[in-house]
This record gives sequence, C-alpha cells and structure tokens, in this order.
Amino acid sequence: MGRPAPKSSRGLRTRAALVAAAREVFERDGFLDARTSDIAKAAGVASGSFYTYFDGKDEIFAEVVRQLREEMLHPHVRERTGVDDPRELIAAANAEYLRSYRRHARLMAVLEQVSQVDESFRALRYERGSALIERNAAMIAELQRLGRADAALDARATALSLSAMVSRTAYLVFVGGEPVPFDTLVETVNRLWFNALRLS
Amino acid sequence: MGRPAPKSSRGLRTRAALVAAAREVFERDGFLDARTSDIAKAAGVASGSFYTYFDGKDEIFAEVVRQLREEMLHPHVRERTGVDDPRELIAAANAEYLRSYRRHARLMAVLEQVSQVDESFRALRYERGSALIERNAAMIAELQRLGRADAALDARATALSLSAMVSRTAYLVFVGGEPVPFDTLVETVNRLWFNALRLS
Amino acid sequence: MGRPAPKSSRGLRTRAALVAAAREVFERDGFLDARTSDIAKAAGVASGSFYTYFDGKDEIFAEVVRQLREEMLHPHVRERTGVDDPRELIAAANAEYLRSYRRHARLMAVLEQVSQVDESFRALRYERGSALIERNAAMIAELQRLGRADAALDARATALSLSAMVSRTAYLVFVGGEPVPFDTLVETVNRLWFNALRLS
Amino acid sequence: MGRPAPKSSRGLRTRAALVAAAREVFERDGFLDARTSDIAKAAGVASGSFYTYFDGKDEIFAEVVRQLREEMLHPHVRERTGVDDPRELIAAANAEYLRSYRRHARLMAVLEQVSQVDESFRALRYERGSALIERNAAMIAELQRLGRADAALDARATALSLSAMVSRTAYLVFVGGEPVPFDTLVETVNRLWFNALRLS
DNA sequence: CATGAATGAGAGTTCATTCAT
DNA sequence: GATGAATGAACTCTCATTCAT
Repeated sequence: MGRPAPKSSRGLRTRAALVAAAREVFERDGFLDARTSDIAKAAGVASGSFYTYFDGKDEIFAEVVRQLREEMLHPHVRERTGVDDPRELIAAANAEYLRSYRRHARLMAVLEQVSQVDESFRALRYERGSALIERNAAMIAELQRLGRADAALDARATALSLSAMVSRTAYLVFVGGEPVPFDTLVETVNRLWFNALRLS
Repeated sequence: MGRPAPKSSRGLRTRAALVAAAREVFERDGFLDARTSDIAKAAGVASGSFYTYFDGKDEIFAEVVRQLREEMLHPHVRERTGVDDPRELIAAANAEYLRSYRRHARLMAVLEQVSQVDESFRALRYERGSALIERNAAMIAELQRLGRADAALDARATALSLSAMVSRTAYLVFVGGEPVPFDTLVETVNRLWFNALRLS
Repeated sequence: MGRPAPKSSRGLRTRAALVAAAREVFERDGFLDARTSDIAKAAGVASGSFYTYFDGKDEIFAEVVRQLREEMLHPHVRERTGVDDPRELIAAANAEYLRSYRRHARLMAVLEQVSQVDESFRALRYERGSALIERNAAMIAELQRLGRADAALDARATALSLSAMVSRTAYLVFVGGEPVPFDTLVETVNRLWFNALRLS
Repeated sequence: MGRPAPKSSRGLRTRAALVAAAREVFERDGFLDARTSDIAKAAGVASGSFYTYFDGKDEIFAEVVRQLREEMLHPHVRERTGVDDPRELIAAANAEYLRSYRRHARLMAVLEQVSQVDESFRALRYERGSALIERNAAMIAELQRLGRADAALDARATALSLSAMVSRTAYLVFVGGEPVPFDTLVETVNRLWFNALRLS
C-alpha cells in the first residue's frame, strides 16, 4: 500500500513539496474540489509525478493529516507531567486544543468535511481517535472514586459529551465564524467542564 | 427562483413522489453520491421530469430539509407553554431533540455532510438555525439575573457550547455508533446542562 | 449487466449506429487500438452517448461478435437436412465455413486478436464454442462404428485437430495472406479430411 | 539498430539478467501487460538501465524469442540425418515439436498473442518461419513424385494446412487446456498426417 | 554503467442538464 | 406534463522513455 518511499534526496524534496502543496490546495479548495493536478502544479512538478509518491487524493490527504496530528500533539501536551491538579490539567488541555484548532482552523475544516465523506477518516477526529475519550473517561471515573466529581454522571457518556462540546464549539467559532473572543471561549469551556463535573 | 409550483393534481403527485424518493435516496447514498436520475427513477418518473419541479440536487435537498424541520419542530416543542421550571424546560427540549435525532439519524447524517460541503446549508443546523442559540442565551442570561445560574459564565458562549454538545453527541451516538444507551444519553446530557449552569 | 435497452425508436437507431460504427472501427484499427470515442464519432454521436448503451469496448465488441455469429451461422448450414453422405456433409460445412471466413476476414482477424487478449472471448472461436468439436467427434465415432472411418483414430482428438486445421488455415490464408487460391483451399481441406479419416 | 552490445562482463551479466527477467515477466503477464519497469525490477536493476541494452519492449521480446527458437530447434531435429523413411521423419518432427511446445507452452501463448498484435512478429510463428512450410511442401511434392503420397493434393496448401493443424492443436491443448493426453495427441497428429497424405 | 525521478500525452468514464417528441 | 436520449466538459491515472547525477 502506498508508493515506495523516495530513495534519493531529490525524491525526498519532491515528495515534501507535494505534501506542502497539498496542504495549501486543501486549505484553499477543500477536499472535494481539490484536484491532484492542481497539487502537482502547485508543487512545480508534472501531473504524473504526483503518482510517483501517492496513489491518489486520499493518500496524500492522509499524509497531510499525519503531519497535522504531529503538529497538534507534539508541542507541550504530553510533557506536562508532574501536574496533578485535575483542574489545571483539564484547563491546560482545553486551552492547548483550542489554540491548536485556531492555528489550523482551515485544515480542521477540511478534515471535518472529509470525515463526513470518507468513512476511513472518521477516526482522525478529536473526539474519537487515539482513545482520548477513554482516557478522559478513566480520569472522570477516578475523580468520582475520590469523591471529587459528580458521582451521578456516566463517566464515558460524560467524557464523550464534554469532548464533543469542545471540538464542536471550536469548529463553530474558528471555522463557522461564531463571534466569540478566544479568551472568553477558553474560560467558558473550562468553567463548563468544571461545573459539569462538579469538580471540587 | 425554483420552478413554478405544479397546478394540476397530477403535477402535485409527481412532485411529492420526487421529494419522497429524494429522501430515500439521500438517506441511502448520502448527498454527494445521490444522482438526480436515481431520484427520478425511485419516484417512477423519467429523469427529465425532475427538472420540471426542481432546478437541481440542492433545490430538492432543501425541500427535504424543510420537511425534516417541520417534523422535528412541530410535534410538542413549542406547545409546551405553561412550563416555567427551567430544568423541566431544558430536560424536555433535550429529550425531544435527541428523540428526533434518533428518528431521523440517517437524514441528519446527510445534513451534516451537506453542511460541510455547501455553504448555503450551514444555517440549517441545530446550533445556529432559527435563533435557537440566541433564545438559549437569553434564557441563560435571565437565569443568571435571577441568581439561579452561574453568573461567571458568558451567556452566549455557554449557549453555543451546550447546544453544540447536545447536537454533536447525538451525532456521535446515532450516526457514529458510539455505544451509549439512549436513556443514559438523555440523563447525562441533562445533568451536564444543569451542572454546567449550576442551576439551583 | 449491460445498459438498459433503448425504449424509443430513436434510441434503437443510435444503438444500431454505434454497433455498425464499432464494426468498422474494429475492422480498421483492431480491438486494441480502437477507441470508444472514435466509435462514437463514427456513429455521429457524442462520446458520452456511447455509454448510454454500452459499458465499454468489451461490451460493444461482444455485440459485434454476436452479430457476426448470426451472419456466419444462419445462411444455409443447419438447413442442409436430408443430406446423409458424410463426405457431402463435411465438404459442405468446410466450404461454407471458408466462404464465411473469407467474407468476414477482417473481423475474424480482430476476433482472433481479442481471443488472445481476453479470456472471456476465447469461447467464441470456431474450434471451441458451441460444441462444434463434440458434434464432429460424435460424427467421427459413428463413422468408425460403421466401419467407414479409420478406427485407430481418437475421435475427439481428431475432431479437434481437423477443426483446428480448417480454422487456422483459413486465418493464414484470408488474414495472413498466404497465397492459396480459394478453390484450391477448399479442395485441399476437404481431401485432407477425407484422407485423414480414411472415409470409405 | 538496437543498442550496442555490452563490452564489460558486468554489462554482459546485466543484459542476460534482463533477458531472463523478461522471459519470466512475459510468461506471467503476457506481452501487453508486461511493463519494462517490471522487467528491470525482476532483473534487479533500475528501470532506466533497461534502455542501456534495449530500445523497448519489442526489442527485448525479440531477444527472448530468439532464445526460444534456439531451444526449440537445436536439440535433435536437424541432427537426425540419415533417416529417410518419411513416416519416421514426420513422426519425429511432430513429436519433437509437440514436446517443445509443451515445455514452452506459456511463452508460446505469449508469442501467439504478440503475433496478433504486432505485424513484425508474425513471421516468427511455426507455420511460416524459416521456410518450414516450403520444406514440407517440397517433401510432399517429392513423395508424390515417387508415387508414395496422394497425387491429387496441392503440395503447398497441404503443407500449410497440416502444419497449421499441428501448431494450432498444440495451442489448444497446451495453452487452451483442451483435455487430450500427450501420447494420444502425438499419435493422432501423426496418423492424421499419414492418412492425409496417403503415405504408402 | 547504473540509478531512479520526472515527464506528459492520452483514454475511459460520469452525470447534471437540456430539449425534441 | 412526461419522456428518455443526447450532450460534453472535466478529471484521474498509466507507463514508456529520458536524462541529470
């Protein structure tokens, strides 16, 4: 699956140029209207060269998303070990997520579009991929066990709902243009989490 | 814009058959893969007859959505005058919305898809359509004024976020197949609203 | 399988024009070099109209071959009941086949080409399709039983070989241009059959 | 025409590897579906290296066929001098041909395919190549002159037909899978020759 | 001599929309 | 009003061949 990786540095450069061009084209045109030939042109290569590295639009989009994930996860998120106040943890995660979303809003919009169209990209969305929900559910359950969160809530349904709330609101604001200032958004979302969980 | 409404009863019947067929086809194939010729075939008319009544796929989809809104709003929602306990009001609205969503899940999925693709359908979604957000925001502000809801929350951002939470979670469960029992979903969502607002 | 049959007489005409055009194009260009767009153009219709009636080159070629078979089998072959001298029967069948082959030489050449390329057209060749071999084998076995043909021959292998001889020689002469006069060809082939079988 | 023969032993090795690889690829994929890049890959060289030795697919195929002819003709055929019973000569030639055909069935199938597609390869086939037909015709004429073969037959047409019979039947059995045991095939073909010629 | 990336013309196919009957 | 055939622009993907390194 997928074309063989380039063996020369020239190939490496061309491939990278294609991915960068794809990102631009996807952001500009959306997934459906993007044409492989436009990506090739934007990368400054012949249309056929696209197929030296990718099997089609899906493949290169997957690569773009892979890069996006790196950019959204790497920075600070996991490195925040040592923090054990759940409020701080949640607040930091939300803020980080919203900052990332804002930075990559156009691409997130495309990802959202693709998720609706292509089953296989569903998993890449915030609320589902990578067991984020499960991790949050576990955290909530633990807080409930410690008597620090509302015990009447179903941990998993709560994790799902609150995560959905953050990602969806981010979409409505950064992509949909709902007029909410960034700081207000972060504060509101955080406070809603705390209140919702009845975090002591 | 739009084709003239049919005058004969035969024309009325054909038009209705097309709309019903469109709904089936959209539910089965999604918006993008639905072909006008398939809709015509499903309605038992010639492909050309489609254009006697509609200008294209968008037009007939708009009609289907118009019907959907009728079905989702009419029943009991607005008629629930006289109730003034905010908890009951919110709980009833959420439950009703989730029930509707479940009933029309396939079409809601298509609507979601279309929203991503076609700018002009964005407005039809739950969180924005018909000033629902604004009404919720007003309600929240009123509760805050009465000292019955967390005064620290931004009313509009809160209305937006909580509405987004409900609709997005509905999507994840009813369309995406997230395994959450219906009653758990309703209870969780309601409780999250109450907690989030600190409804006294 | 296959596109729906035309429902109007106009459609019938267009379909027929496409088949006729296909025959010309196949005879002129061979199967591999024939383009569906050329067939459409030769039929005087838009390139897309081709697909109103056929799924692709294979489909229309199959239709051309179907017509060819009609033309090659109908005329006199089966109607020659009442003849029971095996020599006459064989001679008549060979002569008829060779006459047909000569008449349709160009198309037979294309059919030969396609048989080499596409598994699914193999069966259309003379030596295999339609149990011709089996019928000949049965005839040979019967003659052997009556003591009128060389009993030492394997009936089926003989039928296969002699049929192959006729069709292949026809190909070499009518398509390949081997310089053998028609009458010489018929006489030689007949005499070879008689001798080979030792028909008394 | 054709690229210059390699001078270094390294070049010699590469060229030989390409020819061997070509043979495998042709047998596996047929002529039309074989890609020069696959041949290069199978030979363990870069795709561009192919063109150091050959001008294209046709060229290397010609080389493969040249090798095939060597293998099919060299062994015993010509060395059988001293035999002058025509029956033995014919029987030996047929048996040898059929044995060779069976051994190289896959490649013969490809050769057959190519003959249909490429004019310039027609001449390589059994029935025409290298004056075999003419030699057979001369032999038949001689036998007729000696009164040992049916004088009523046209010598050349007969040579053509009987040769065609053998090669075509071989194709049908070894490539087409017609169920005829090898020994039955040889015996039948031989006896058909003898009978057909009325060899005394 | 070997490498492997780059090229780009070209063919098949789809389907929304029109319109003569 | 209904029919259904006709249209044709648009886009993807392949692969033999070249050539700079």
